[in-house]
Amino acid sequence: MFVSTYESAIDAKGRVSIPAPFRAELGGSSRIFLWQALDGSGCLEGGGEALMAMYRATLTRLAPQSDVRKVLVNRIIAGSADLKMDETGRIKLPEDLCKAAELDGRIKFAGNMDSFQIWNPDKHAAYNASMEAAAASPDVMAAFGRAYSEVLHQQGAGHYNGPKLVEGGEG
Amino acid sequence: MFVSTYESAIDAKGRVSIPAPFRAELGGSSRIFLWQALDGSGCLEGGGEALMAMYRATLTRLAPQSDVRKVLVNRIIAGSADLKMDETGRIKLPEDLCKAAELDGRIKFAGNMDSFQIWNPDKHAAYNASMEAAAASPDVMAAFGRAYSEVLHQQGAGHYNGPKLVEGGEG
DNA sequence: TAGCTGCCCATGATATTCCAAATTTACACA
DNA sequence: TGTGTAAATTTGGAATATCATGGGCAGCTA
Repeated sequence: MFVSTYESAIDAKGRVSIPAPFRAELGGSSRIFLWQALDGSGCLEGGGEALMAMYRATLTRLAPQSDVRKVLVNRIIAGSADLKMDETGRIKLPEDLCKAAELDGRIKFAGNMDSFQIWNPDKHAAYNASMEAAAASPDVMAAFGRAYSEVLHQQGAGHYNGPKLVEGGEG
Repeated sequence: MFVSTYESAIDAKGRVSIPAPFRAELGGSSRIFLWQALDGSGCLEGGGEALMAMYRATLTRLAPQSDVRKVLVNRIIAGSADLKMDETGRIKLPEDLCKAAELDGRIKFAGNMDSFQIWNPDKHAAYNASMEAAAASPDVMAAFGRAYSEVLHQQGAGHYNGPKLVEGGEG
């Protein structure tokens, strides 16, 4: 899982080091996909072959000529840059994506579970601030609580009686 | 999988370089099929022998004299150009397909998972813009989310607990 | 014979790989 | 707890390989 946030820099040749903990998540593959986040937040979103395979399976599930599928294929499949890390874990960011996300100089890598995000540091700070404010809403924690309960049930834990929440926890 | 978007040019002799990453998807074969996209978007759609084999199997499944089958055979099988790449990975675009898709000068190759598209750059830009606008719809992300969850479930991953999302990733 | 087509080689631009230095991080030991 | 050593990571730059593109030539066709 892509966790935490790291800062990195774009060098004179447009190269960027992927944070080592994120590289480890790519399972030995050196292939990275990058596209513009669909939510209009202005950041880039990225992942490795495993994520793209999941997306392919997901998109294939949608009706072939449906608007939803066409939109998502356009945004994610056609809109992706297909990049390869060099031996030291760097990729070259395409110009158009840099421009779209206003990347220049220093950037932030933010974990997003199955994928990660790449941010302009200023925009990331603003985004963080808005998230912090939104987290104060009771609705947020209420929704979280409901979902959490559902997961507990699903795992045969009708009532919580100990610290061991799932059988095979991840490393 | 055909991913990402690349720009190329039609030279004075009507030749077009297939982007190297797309050539790699053709599995060593130099045969390319091209036809007009069925959705009326005005682009061309193309693929290699593997895709055409899939289409053949699909069309064979349809009732022999059904209208559906006749339409699809006419559009895809009869409507396809059967082209061969030269040693440097170029094809010659047939005149009629160029005219139908308004191709002239520079063109765009857009990945479409199992196939790829060939666009007039202006039309592609307009298409992208409409897709970007459509992506803002909550319905789109909701549908994507549902399909993604289903895929996760199907893989016995009621909860996500590791970076390995699918068993046999594709090449 | 003129034009089209397929095949071949040349070239500039771009991307990738390789090497090495600098910096940071982790670890062992006092 | 502090310090020295080792490892890993991040950087910078140069050499190499790949790719897109242009043009030449021979053979086929009309």
